[in-house]
Amino acid sequence: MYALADCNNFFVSCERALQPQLEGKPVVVLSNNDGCVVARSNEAKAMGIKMGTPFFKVKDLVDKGLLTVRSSNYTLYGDLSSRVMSILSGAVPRIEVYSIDEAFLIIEGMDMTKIPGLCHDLVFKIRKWTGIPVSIGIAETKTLAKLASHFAKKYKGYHGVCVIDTPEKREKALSLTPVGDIWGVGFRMAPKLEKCGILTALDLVRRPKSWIEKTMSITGVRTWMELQGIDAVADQDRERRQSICTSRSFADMISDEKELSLRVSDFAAMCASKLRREHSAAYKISTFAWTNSFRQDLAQYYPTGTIHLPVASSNTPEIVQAALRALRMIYKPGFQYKRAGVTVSDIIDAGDIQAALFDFDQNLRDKQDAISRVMDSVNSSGRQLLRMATQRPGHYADGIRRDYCSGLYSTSWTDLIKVH
DNA sequence: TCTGGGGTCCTAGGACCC
DNA sequence: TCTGGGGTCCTAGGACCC
Repeated sequence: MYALADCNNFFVSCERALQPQLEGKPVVVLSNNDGCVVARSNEAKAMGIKMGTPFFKVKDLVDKGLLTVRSSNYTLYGDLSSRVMSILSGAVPRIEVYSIDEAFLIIEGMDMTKIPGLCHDLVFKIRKWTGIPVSIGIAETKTLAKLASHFAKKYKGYHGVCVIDTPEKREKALSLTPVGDIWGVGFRMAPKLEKCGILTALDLVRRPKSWIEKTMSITGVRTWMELQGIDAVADQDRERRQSICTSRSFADMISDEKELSLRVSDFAAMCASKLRREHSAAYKISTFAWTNSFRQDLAQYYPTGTIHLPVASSNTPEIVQAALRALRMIYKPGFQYKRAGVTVSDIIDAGDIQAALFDFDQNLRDKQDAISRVMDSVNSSGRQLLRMATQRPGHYADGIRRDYCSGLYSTSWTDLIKVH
């Protein structure tokens, strides 16, 4: 059995945790640059505001006082997330953090009769200690636990905890779940299935395996098995991530290679610093620069350039240099770039770095590693006091619009500097 | 005017090998 | 003009998740 703990409307709940006057009101939280809606309170959902709606489409509701809006404050959300996760960790042998607001509780070996009670306690405790409302779904597989958590959220009578533990309950739950709401069935597959007469999860389960495999491939078969109570989704919890990406959309479009280089240097430096924080190193450095896909009147171009390092690295000078080389490979003048980023992959543990046979730069690399360590200690306050000359002056987050940011209640003075 | 950011996995097809 | 068969590995792109 698995239990999935899922925070309700997480970003909105974080804002409310420290601004209780927002309780019961329609609230939305916006993405970076105040671009679009990424979290909605139940009241905002009831008003028909959809996930991903561009902010300008709901701005008049804000101006009329019908909707409250907040810029996203990831430092706050990360902080509250780790508090929630630590409470969950304390209650069961192991948890698998799935996202900033969700974790699977691995409860095998525990007394099953005590699990629902334990989960009710957790819901109460997390609400009381952090202010965050949580729903928990319990079932035989991860996909069914997801389903159960939806019910826990949707129906007040469950008081935040829903258990699917008999074939009858499972069939009932499947019959009440639209096929598009299944974990693993996305916005492309759902209409395809509906056209074949598959409207609910129960319809899907009743199709033969061969049909599922032909139509939805191996991932579909896994979902199909999971819905029947057979474990098929692999543990996603691994030692280290396989890739790390830092990217941003720009407030304005950028054509100039110099200006683009400044941003790409920032992204690369962030990736290098994330790698070091996780004691990792990467072989592959990719830079991408995209034009604005919403502007069909402009020429479009979505290139990625990749550099392979002979020796895995996590040092800022080397990774910035590689990212800039990758940018030079792909950059073409005459395009208006709206978004760019750097991805590092082929990641290994920093302790497992192997020298390359024809590598004559080891001395240089040692020096760059030393420089990076100095950068980390000087920059640990959160301010980018030491940076490469190819990076932008000022703070990394400069130029990101956050017109509706709430106070920095839970975080230190250094975060204040970061934002202001 | 204004449309996020960070991940995972799978598959098809190309490059390359003998 | 005619042009095998069987592998592996890598990459780009698509689908999915939050």
